Amino acid sequence: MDTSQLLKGVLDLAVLAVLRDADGYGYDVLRRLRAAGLEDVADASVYGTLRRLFQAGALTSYVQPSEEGPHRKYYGLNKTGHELLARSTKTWNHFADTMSVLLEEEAA
Amino acid sequence: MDTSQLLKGVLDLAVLAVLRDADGYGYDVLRRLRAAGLEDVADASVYGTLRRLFQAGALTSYVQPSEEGPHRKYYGLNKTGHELLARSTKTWNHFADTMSVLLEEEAA
DNA sequence: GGAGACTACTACACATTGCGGAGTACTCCG
DNA sequence: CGGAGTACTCCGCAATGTGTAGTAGTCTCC
Repeated sequence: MDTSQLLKGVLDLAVLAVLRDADGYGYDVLRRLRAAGLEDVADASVYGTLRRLFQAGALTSYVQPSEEGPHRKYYGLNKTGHELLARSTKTWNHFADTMSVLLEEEAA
Repeated sequence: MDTSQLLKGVLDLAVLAVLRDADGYGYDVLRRLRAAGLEDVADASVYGTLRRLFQAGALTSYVQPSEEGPHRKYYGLNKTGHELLARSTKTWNHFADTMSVLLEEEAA
């Protein structure tokens, strides 16, 4: 039901993942995440996560004006960000595998 | 690194899963989880989760004395617990699949 | 030109939940 | 008796996602 708790600690990873291919600004990252299936992500969570990752030194940031609305604050992965993404992905995969085994045991 | 955040919302599921096959008491559930690969789970988290699930009406509970130490508080799944387990498993699988796609995109 | 929708971001207070540490208490062994 | 292992409780903390409110820009439609 409540996917919000599942996101804990994983939103970082998801945000890094959608920024891997191309820089993006908050509102855009939000749309990418929702399009990817994370439909219940709240906007404040995304903005907060971007700020946190930036402060942690994983993202670059630059502001660009837009002609379709307010200015946009773009974020992109730097070296630290890529490393973090790689590490977090491994951690996640390991964790997901563990859960998988736990849940499937005795299912047969 | 820090798997503690990944556990958020998933520990409930993991606890339900290890109780699916047989009733268990806190200390035992802790060992089962660690044996299953969740080695960093803290004991307080498990006891807390058991209490929460019990209060939520998903578990039955009964105390049994032990000859190898203090009394043991056993917990077991009731109907609500089994339903919760089934529902949470589905939610988790869906979520894990979504993340999987997100992480593998462009990997090729 | 004003209302409303969509875009885009910030700030703050809050709820959930896992963790650490301290404390209690029982059994067994040396 | 002291220490280890077992078994549980309580309390306060920290991390993080959410809701709400607020600011502000563009565009459309009546």
